[in-house]
Amino acid sequence: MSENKYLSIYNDLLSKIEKGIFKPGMKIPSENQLVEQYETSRETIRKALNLLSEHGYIQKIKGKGSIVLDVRKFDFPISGLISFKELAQKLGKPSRTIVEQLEVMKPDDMLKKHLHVTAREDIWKVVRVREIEGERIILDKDFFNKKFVPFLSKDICERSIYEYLEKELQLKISFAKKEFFVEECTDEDRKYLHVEQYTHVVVVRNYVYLDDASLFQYTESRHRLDKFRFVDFARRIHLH
Amino acid sequence: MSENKYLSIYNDLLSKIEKGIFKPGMKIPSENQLVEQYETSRETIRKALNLLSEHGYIQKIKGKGSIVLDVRKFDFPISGLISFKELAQKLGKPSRTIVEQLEVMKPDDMLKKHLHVTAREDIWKVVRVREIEGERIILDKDFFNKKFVPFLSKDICERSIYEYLEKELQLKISFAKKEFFVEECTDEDRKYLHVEQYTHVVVVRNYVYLDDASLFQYTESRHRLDKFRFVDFARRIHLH
DNA sequence: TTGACTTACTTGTATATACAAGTTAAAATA
DNA sequence: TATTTTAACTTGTATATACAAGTAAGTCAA
Repeated sequence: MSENKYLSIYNDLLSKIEKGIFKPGMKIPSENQLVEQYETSRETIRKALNLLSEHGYIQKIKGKGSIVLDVRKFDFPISGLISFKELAQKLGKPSRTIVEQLEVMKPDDMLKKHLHVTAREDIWKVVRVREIEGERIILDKDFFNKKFVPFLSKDICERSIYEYLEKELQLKISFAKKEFFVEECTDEDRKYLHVEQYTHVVVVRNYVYLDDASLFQYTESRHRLDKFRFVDFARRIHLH
Repeated sequence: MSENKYLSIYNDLLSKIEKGIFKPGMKIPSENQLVEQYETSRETIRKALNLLSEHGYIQKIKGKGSIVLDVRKFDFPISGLISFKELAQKLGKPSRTIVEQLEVMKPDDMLKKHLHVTAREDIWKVVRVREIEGERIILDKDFFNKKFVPFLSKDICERSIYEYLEKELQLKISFAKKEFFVEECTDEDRKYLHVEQYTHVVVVRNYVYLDDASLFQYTESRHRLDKFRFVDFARRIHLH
């Protein structure tokens, strides 16, 4: 599947963890054993194992080996740069995307600040509602620099913009900064979402960057309070 | 400072970024130039650069070089495993910790589930309020397995438990899983915090693990809605 | 039996080399 | 002049080797 050796080994080990062939608490084969299994060098194995460790799938213990963790077992959404479609597929709940707005606009002051664009540049504005199990839970307001995304359609926005961007436009989405905070409901929230009795929403500001570090997307994702959940995995950095 | 070559190079480059010697948008020296500067091998330089990249400080671009990002510039708290003392020092706001409870207890059902302990084991319960700029903003309820932390005092809890655990007890805190969600205020919240008019709090469940993957701490951190903020940096995983 | 030592394993770090592949600018060519 | 080619850079991947350091279990001696 992968052209990279270490990435395909990462994938293979990951699928063995997810399928339960390697169970939480269990030791996976030692680096030298994996070298023989995959017929490669130890450094290549170590690259794959370090990726698994970074992502919270295993813990490497010096002198002992690597054991499978269970922190990734039941928890979604876990930290990462992932599209709603990918998330919905993992969650397995019936969900639907409703495109409420799709237009090209000039940036206002808010957008000039968040998307780092000038007044003359064109911006795609996409407003979508995510319906989960029949309830309108999330309001996604996406803004794309038209320089990077010349064309968009309602159909693309309903299916998956990321799939289109990566597969059709060959954009290399690389990293994102996310800011989480809580804000009072706006009229727009009440218009598009089932906010129920709640007075606040959880807001996730998403700044998404391409391979060459250019900012191409700003997203404001507004979640109904009671349905919001986020999981983060973090490693402590020791500098001694 | 560090015994590790690649970690000390990571530190050195990081401090140059934080001091503004390397500014956002700027290229840092190429790997080969750094090899000469630090008199080391390219693989060692690459380990340092890959760490900086993971943590959101630089973007490596094939064929071009590494450029400094600004996503880490103004934002705290950013994702990571960091103590309140470390956080408060970075934020620079006047803050104070008030120890409200400190006792040894037997686990109830909630704790047996969250801390993976049996009914017979002893648990440290520490309830602390974090006062920021004079307001009681955060309620931290920490639970430590007494097996790992035989002794605690009010003084330690006021200063920094982590500093005590790492420096005195030599515990190797390794990784954590954090769950974020929103919950209705409890009587306890209203007792200890200035919740004002808010009906909900942001809850952060923290599961903290040692080097050998043993769960030693469970923390419930309850934040006043309007003061909560969290920043996450994520890289997209491409598997092709 | 107890404790110290040895041995064989584990992962961690540092180095060297080779080649692939993307970028850029100078040089050669039409 | 305009275009193509080349050369010199950049980072990415894969391999090999050496040694350090932590773990665990068996061996040997007191």
